[in-house]
Amino acid sequence: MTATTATTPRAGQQRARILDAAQACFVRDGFHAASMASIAEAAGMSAGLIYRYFESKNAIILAIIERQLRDKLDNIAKLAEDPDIARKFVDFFGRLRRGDPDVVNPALLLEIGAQATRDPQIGAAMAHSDRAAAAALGEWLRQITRARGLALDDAGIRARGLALQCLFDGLAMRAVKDPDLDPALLAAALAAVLPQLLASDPASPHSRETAEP
Amino acid sequence: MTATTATTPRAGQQRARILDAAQACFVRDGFHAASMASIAEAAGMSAGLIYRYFESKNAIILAIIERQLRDKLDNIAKLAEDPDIARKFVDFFGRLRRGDPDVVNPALLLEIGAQATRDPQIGAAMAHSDRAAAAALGEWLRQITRARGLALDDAGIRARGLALQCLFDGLAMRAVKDPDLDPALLAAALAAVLPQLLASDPASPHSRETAEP
Amino acid sequence: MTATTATTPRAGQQRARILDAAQACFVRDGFHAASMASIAEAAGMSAGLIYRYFESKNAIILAIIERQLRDKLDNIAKLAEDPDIARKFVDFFGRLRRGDPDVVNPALLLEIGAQATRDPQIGAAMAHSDRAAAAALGEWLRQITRARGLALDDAGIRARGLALQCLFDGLAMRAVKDPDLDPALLAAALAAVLPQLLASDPASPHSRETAEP
Amino acid sequence: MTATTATTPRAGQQRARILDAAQACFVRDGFHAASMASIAEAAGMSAGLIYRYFESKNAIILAIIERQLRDKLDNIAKLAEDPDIARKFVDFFGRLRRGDPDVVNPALLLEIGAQATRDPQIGAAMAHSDRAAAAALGEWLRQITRARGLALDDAGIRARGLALQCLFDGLAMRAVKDPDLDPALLAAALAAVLPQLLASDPASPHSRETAEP
DNA sequence: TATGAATGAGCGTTCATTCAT
DNA sequence: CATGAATGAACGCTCATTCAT
Repeated sequence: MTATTATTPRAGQQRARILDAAQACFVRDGFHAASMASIAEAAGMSAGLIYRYFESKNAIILAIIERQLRDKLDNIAKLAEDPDIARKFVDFFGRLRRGDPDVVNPALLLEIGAQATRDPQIGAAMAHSDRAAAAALGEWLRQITRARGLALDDAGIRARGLALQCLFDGLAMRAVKDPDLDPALLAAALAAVLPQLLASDPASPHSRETAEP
Repeated sequence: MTATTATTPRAGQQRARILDAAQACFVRDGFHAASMASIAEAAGMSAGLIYRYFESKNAIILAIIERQLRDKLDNIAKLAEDPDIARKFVDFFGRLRRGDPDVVNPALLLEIGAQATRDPQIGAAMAHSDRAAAAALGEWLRQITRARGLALDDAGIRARGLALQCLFDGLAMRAVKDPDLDPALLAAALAAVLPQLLASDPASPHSRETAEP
Repeated sequence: MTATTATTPRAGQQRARILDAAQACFVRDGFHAASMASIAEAAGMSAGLIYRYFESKNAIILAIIERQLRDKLDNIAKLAEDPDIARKFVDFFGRLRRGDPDVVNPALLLEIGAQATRDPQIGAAMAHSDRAAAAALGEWLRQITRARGLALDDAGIRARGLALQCLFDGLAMRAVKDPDLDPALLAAALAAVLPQLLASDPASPHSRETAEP
Repeated sequence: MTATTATTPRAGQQRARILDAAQACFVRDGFHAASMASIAEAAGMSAGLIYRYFESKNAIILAIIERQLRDKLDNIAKLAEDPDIARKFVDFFGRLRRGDPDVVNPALLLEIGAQATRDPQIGAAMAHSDRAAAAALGEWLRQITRARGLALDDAGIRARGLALQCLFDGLAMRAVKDPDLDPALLAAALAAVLPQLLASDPASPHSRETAEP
């Protein structure tokens, strides 16, 4: 009880140390297969000590999940300040390949998604994060499309936001399936979808093709 | 040893029964949390008997993974026969919500992706499946774009294929995050991306926007 | 679940084996200090196997408690068939000193009493056993006193039953405090209380002494 | 080493504080289940500090046990000054039900008895306390029976003393089994045994009944 | 072929105890 | 004198796997 609410600087540092170690273990082994002993070893402390700072292994998993979802939301928020999202994704792949620990880990994101279908608490956290992401993306889309002289109603914004979210999440899976993806190819792929999504008129002739099989 | 290579009809049936049971357990509990006992119970047999047909739990996981990847590949192959992929995805969501057991399970797909980063064997299987999917998609893209009067070089095909794969995988994550997604909204989102991807000229003015921030 | 309800002969034997081993460990170490490993060793099996027959250590403790309380109740029931309860108690001490495993263990009885104040389930089991014992003792008292020409109302029966129960329970504590108690001394002590309790008129002059300090 | 022998006033107060806290925890949780952390919290100090005043948790248990046995002995000594022991017991039940912390706790007494069969040190302490109690009771019995004109030899004194001890200890178990016992019923039960024990001639006709089944 | 009893290693967790501060 | 961070050895329990029947 006091464990999770301790707020001394020391406690905060220890909690951070544990979370960093846990994240490394979770990335390497998965939530379930990572043992408290391995986390303790990675954190350079005894297993028992972890319980002074976290109630249970599950609490650590949840903290990691919340941190990852928060980081992901931050990334989306930062898109608003920099409209060149294609370059953002290319950069993301580069940092991931270099093993940058601060990057949101795609394997973890996938596992979180899988767990969200089983653990209601995780599911709620993910749903909440997702709604926030959708709102942020929608607001950004409204601004950028208006700036480009495109008038979209709410439904149009939601549809394009959804498409963008699918694209983003799909890139996480891509990072897992092919971490050495050629940056130029990725850039080309993004160039093939993003422009229309951000600017073209959905009422143009092309857009009706799928509706006329 | 010979267990996994037994080829009598009986053995094949048993293996299928076990795999069906295992898949249900894996979807419900995850690879790690599903116990051999629960799989045996779901398969209506004793735990010991499973070892006559599979060397280990890991072998079952691998078989399930291969089956899921094969099913996914089949789905992609079927796209070639029916160009209305948007409707395919809407249908997919509908079947998923109705609990159709034959549909490729998104939660499993995510977990497979996560495991692929840890287990080289799974990683290889996934990479192989992914390359095959890319090839199939590429061939289909080449045909459909040519039919629409669009001449794309190899790089263009690869780029659009990659974009499509991201979109497909992103829909799996979407199914997990929001299984009750409004079909109309999904259709609109797909209508906003697919047409250009399948027909528009990548050299059009719009497509160069992201390259000129 | 099925563990506690398995009813094959084999399962019954195993359960009995575990209970016997557990009882020996509980007598030697106490409920809490006895480890599952020690019980397993005493039962000649692995610790994990115990869980096929009992849901938890607590379930074993409860089973032992219920068995002890049942045995104790049986002992009281047998008193009714043999009015020489003094000799019964002397015999009890003799068997206890000889280490007879079938005798209700006094140390265990004391620990059960202590636990009954903490665990509601144990408390309920003990209260139930105690009420049954009081009823049996009361019925026996009614018969024996009537046979001796003593007419006692309900209150009188209850009072003497209560006194008897205190005496019995006190003998358990005595067995713990002084297991080598001289049988002759015990017999004399019982001879000093039992006769009046079972036959004398409570309205006799002597009986009012404590009421007139 | 010197920890347990420190004799400054401060040290004495601290030790008392720890013992009071420990007793409350032991009553609530039992010797084994009470943790040093909970004792420290109840005592309003850190867990580490306790080790300045007691060598180990076991030393605390032993101190508590000795204190309880000493208190119990005091109670018996006080009987000598007030012959109305029946009222004493009724009072005891009343105080127990009101949660008076100064009363010897019956649950603790039972647990001490159980531990006495396992730990030789506790067994010795209990045996010593028991012998002292028997001696005090014997002396008191000698006086009270003589005052009532009853000449008892040593064997007679010992026998009645033993009977009394059983009765007392049985009341501890009674307090545990039925803490809400009706005071009137208890008084009646005591009235049914005590008078004969304290005054009647053991050679009277009734006393030979159990010897002639 | 099929069972399910049995094992043993490992899991998450607790806690008496120590010690640097 | 006093703290509470830290340890390490247990603990109760689970489960993939084996094997006699």
